[in-house]
Amino acid sequence: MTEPKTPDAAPTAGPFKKHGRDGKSNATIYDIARVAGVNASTVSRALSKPGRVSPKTQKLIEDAAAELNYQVNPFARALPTGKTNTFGLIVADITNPTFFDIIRGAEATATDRDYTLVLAESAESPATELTAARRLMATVDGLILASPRMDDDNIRALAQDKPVVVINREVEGVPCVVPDVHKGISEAVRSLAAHGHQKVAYVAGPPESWMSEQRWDGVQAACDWSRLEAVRLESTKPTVDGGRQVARDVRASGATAVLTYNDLLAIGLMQELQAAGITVPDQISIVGFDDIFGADFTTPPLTTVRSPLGECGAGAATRLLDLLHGNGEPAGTLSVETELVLRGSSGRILSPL
Amino acid sequence: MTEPKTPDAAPTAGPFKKHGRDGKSNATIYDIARVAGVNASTVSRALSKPGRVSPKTQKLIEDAAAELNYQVNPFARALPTGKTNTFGLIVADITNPTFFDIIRGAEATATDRDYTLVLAESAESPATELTAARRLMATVDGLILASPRMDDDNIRALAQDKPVVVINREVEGVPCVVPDVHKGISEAVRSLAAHGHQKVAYVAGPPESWMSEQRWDGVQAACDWSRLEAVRLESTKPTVDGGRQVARDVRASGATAVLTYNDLLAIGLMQELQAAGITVPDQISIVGFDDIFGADFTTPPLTTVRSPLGECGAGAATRLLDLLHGNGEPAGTLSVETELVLRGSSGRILSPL
DNA sequence: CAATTTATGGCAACCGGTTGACAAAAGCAC
DNA sequence: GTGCTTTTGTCAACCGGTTGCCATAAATTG
Repeated sequence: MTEPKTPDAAPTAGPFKKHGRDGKSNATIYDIARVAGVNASTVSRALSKPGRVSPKTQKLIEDAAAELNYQVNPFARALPTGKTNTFGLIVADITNPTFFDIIRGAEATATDRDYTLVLAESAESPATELTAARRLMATVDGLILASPRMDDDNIRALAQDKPVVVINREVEGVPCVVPDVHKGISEAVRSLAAHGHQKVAYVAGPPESWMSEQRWDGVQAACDWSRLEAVRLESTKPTVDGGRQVARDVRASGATAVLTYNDLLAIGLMQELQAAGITVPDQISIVGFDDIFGADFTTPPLTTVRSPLGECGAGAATRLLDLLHGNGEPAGTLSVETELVLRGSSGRILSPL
Repeated sequence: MTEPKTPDAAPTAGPFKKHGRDGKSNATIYDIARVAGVNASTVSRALSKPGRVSPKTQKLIEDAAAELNYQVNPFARALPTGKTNTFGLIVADITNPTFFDIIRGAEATATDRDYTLVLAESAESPATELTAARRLMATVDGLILASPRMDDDNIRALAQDKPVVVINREVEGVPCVVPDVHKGISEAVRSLAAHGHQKVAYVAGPPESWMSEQRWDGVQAACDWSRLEAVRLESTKPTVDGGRQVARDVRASGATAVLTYNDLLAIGLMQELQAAGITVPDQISIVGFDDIFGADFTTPPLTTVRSPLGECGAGAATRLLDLLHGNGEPAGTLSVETELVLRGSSGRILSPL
């Protein structure tokens, strides 16, 4: 007999039963093939290539699959194809509310199109970001970089490997999704001009931030157009704390209205000014950027130039998926509109400083 | 000549060069084996099982790997082992700031221990949550459920398949990480009592929320102890908007202090009361839960019972990873401490309603 | 009805690792 | 040098799908 000599042939299950792996271990296409009386490759075809098998075998197989409660093993599928139905999103800081809506937009689009989102954070470090990107690259079909901190060449290098879409920055040769600051800033500055302001300060963000420069350019252009004076102030970091710290420069600048690189700076600035007894907007107007979560919690609620961040996330995901499916431009920038959200922190000067 | 007759014999690359697949396609253990002059399985062992091969072959292989810039193919590894070095995190609502710190805590722990975090959202729907969980289960080694909405049995069923850790809820037989509300609530209620309040309202969260009941229980117990009267009010949804809507019930209740299920409700409630001309905290005290991002943006800044959410996320991830590596209790609850964060929205009643 | 095209299913190789079984080599005592 | 144990590397089977190629059955055509 060819019976192999296995002494205690019994299923040597350990004393503790671990997870899974028991009887109800997942069904494979081979199980389906057996039940349906066809070859495994036919099952594979029935389940992926529509129309490749006859309707009646199709049904046979589908029934068997349903009965066995079959679901594909993503790894087995990924191994030969290289496709994982997954894409990565890297953000600089998960706790920065700017990214919340981006994440949500991307996540919604992913789920909607049957992809899974993998999230990573760079902790604001270019090196960490690159490491995370490389790591993710191995397991995803494509990558979205939101406000990346690494330099253009690294981004292009990644993009050569797999599709990459960048949010909040323009990189030559790589598809990007960027809010067009022009409209929102124009509205903001015109509103300030209409309320009689004559000197406007811009509090800049981090020097590496491409977007900060965009905004400064926009502010200058809009002030020019409205014949206002624009001055630029620097911040130490783009957070609430950074906003507090820049308050004295703001007061010293003589400006009656301030636009800040982002809402966090605006909120910190407002807190510090109010703590010093200054009334917003009666003595100074403050306008932020992004319209993040919580921008309307303040008193007065913050006037801000909204970037449609959810749209950015969704747009980037859509572009990425189009790219993955062979549609869509290989590069070029998708522009989304910004708009002024007029709340209570800006208005007419009633009692000058 | 055997030269095939290809008119424009050039490497028929399209006008655009596609991603990857070029020369630098990834090295495999077989390439390493060839370079190092050993068998592929030896390479595999050298790279995973430490000590299984001799130091000198080890070095040979490592050098070859470094030279070829090798990195494992996660799918090829996952196929036979079933291990992916990945775990999933499902949250009810990505835009709810309560989850931000949880996500961050879990992400940090994951990265730290060389795992990748996969994020999914349930949009507050038990059905979506279950679908997402099932989907993730196929590709991850374990799962963290933050404030799950599905019922206990479903959670236990999932936990039978792979390790699952639950945050913000206690499920019998499944490891959980839960903030212990007792200390924080006691502090809050004692503070209110000390300021002369006698009737306290609790604005509850969603009926499915286990945590909302915990908090209500805690409030009742603490009020009992301090001999205050406690009344319960219901909210429509646990958001800023829900907080606005419950304002009239709060006024009608006759309570001079309110604790809300979460900070969002507290913020909405405060906004609505202030809009009605009521002064906080002079006419009514408000205390939230969680200490989310933005809780201190309000005027007055919100007093709240802080849950260490980052710690919850990190703790859950740690437990999960321990479980995956065979350490740690299979079940039981890990409790983390809550504390009162006293800010401006609570205090003594100066001008009763 | 034979000839030919087309639709359909099967075979087997492959993706890139892991792992149990085993044999060759090395170490060691006597 | 012989016999025995321990290291170390190789062989080959496997994980669960995908896919090119081929044979056969069915459909179409003359």
